[in-house]
Amino acid sequence: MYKKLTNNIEDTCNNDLSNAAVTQSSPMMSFNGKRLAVDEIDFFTEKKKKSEDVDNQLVHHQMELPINTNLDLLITKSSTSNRSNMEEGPSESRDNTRNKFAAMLAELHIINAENQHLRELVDQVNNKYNDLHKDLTKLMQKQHKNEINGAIEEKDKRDDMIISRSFLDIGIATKEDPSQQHSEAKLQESKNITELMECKNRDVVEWNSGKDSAKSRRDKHESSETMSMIKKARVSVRTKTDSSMISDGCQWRKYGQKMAKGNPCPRSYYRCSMGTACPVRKQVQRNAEDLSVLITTYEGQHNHVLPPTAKAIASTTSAAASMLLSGSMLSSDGLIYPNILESASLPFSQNLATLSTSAPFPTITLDLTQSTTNNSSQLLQGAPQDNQHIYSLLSPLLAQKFMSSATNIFYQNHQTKVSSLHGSQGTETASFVDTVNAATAAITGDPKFSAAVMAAITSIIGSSHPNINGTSGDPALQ
DNA sequence: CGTCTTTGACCAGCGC
DNA sequence: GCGCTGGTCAAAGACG
Repeated sequence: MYKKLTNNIEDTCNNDLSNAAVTQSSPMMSFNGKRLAVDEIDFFTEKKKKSEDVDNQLVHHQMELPINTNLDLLITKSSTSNRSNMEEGPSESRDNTRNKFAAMLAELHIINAENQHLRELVDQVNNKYNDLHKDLTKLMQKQHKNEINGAIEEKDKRDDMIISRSFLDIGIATKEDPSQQHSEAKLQESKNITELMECKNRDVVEWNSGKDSAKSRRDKHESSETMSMIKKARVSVRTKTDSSMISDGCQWRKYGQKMAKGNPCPRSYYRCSMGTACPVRKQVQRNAEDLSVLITTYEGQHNHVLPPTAKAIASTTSAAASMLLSGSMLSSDGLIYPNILESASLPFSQNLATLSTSAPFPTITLDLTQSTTNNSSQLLQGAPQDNQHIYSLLSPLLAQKFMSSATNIFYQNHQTKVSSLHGSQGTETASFVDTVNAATAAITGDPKFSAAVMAAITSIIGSSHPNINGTSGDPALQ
C-alpha cells in the first residue's frame, strides 16, 4: 500500500514535471478529496456546444500544451482510406478522437490536482514538524535560562543580604540616603545579571550555530563543561550493510584511518565537507563480532544548510543531544545523572536505541540491525530492505520520536523544579509537552498515516535528491 | 588543477 | 617515565 502510494506520488510528480504547462495554463482547482472536473476541459458536459467551439479548444490546447500523447491525432489527407472515412463519417471519428484526447486531458488535470494536494499535505506535515522542533529547542533554551535565573535569584538574595549589611555599614559611616544606595546597588546587580544572561544566551546561540568558539570560553563559564559534554554527545547507528558507508545525505571527507584494538577491521574517520569548517565528524567501523554490521558514530552539529536526507540524521543527532542536555541539566554540578543514562533504554523502543555512559562521551546507539515490533519496523514492511534506504526512511521518524522522548524526559525531570520556581511556566511547559506528545502521538500513532507521510516525504526527498543512495554524496559508496 | 584518499607521523590522555 | 591507544595532521599520490 505504501509502495503504491509512493508510486502514485512519483507518477504524479512526473506528470507534474512533464506537464508543467498544463498546470500553469489551467486555473487552480479546488480539491476536497474528490475528483473534480475542470470547466476548461470538461467536454462531456458541453456536448451541446457547437463543433466550432470544440475545434477552437483543441487547437488552443494543442498549441499551448507540449504533450506527447502518442496518438496520431493529425488527420492526414494523403490517406485515401481516411479520406473516405472522413467523407463517410466526417464528424463521428473525429469526435471520438477528440473525446479521447479530452478525456486524457481531464485525467491529467485531475492527477495534477491530486498531486498538488498531496504536496500541500506533505508540506504541512513538514512545517508542523519543523515548528515543533523549533518550539522544543526554544523551550529547552528557556528552561536553561530559567535555571540560570533561579540560581541568579538565589545569589541575588544572598548578595542582597550582604548588600543590606554593607548598606548598614555604609549608612552608618556616610549617613547618605540608604534607599538611593540600595537602588544603585540593585541597578549594578541587575546590570551584572543582564551581562551574565547575555553571556549565557550567547553560549546557547553560538552552540546552536555550530561555531567552534566554545573552546576559548570553556574555562570561563560554569556551563561550558556541560556544553562541551553535549557538543561531544554522540549518536551511533548500527546497520547491516555491505557498503563501506551508509548514506546520510552529507558529503564526507576521510581524514584518517586507524586499526582499533580488538577489531580486525580498521576504523575510518570522516569530516563533513559540505560546509566550511563544519565541526561534524563521524567514525565508521565494522562490528568485530558481526562483520556485516556497520557502526557509524556521529559527533557535533552542522553549521550549514542541510539537504532533507541529511536533515533527518542531523535532527536525530540534535534531538539526542537535546535529550542528553535535558539529563545533564538536572544536576546542579553540570554532570549527567547516571540513573538517567543508565536506564539503558528509551521509552519508545526497547531494542532500537540505547544510551551508554561507558564511552568517554555520552553516546546514543540506534540499532537498526534488529527486527523490532514497533511501528517503525511495521512502516518498513514492503519497503526496500537495503539498510541505506531503511536508514533514510527511518531517520525522520526516529528524530520525531527522539524529540518526543526527549521532551518527556526533560519534562518529567524538570516538572517539580520548574513548577516550584516558576509556577505559571511549569503549567505552560506541561501544556506544551502535552501538545507535543499529542501531536507526536497523532502522527506516529496511526501506522497507515505515518507510512503514507513517510512515503510521501521519501518520494519528495528522492525526487529532489536523485542520488538518495548516496552514490554522489558519498564518494565512499562509489 | 582541485578534490579526495591513503598512510605514516605526531599528539594527548590514561594506566602502570 | 614509559608504553598503549585513540584521534588528528599533513604530505604524497590517485582520480576526474
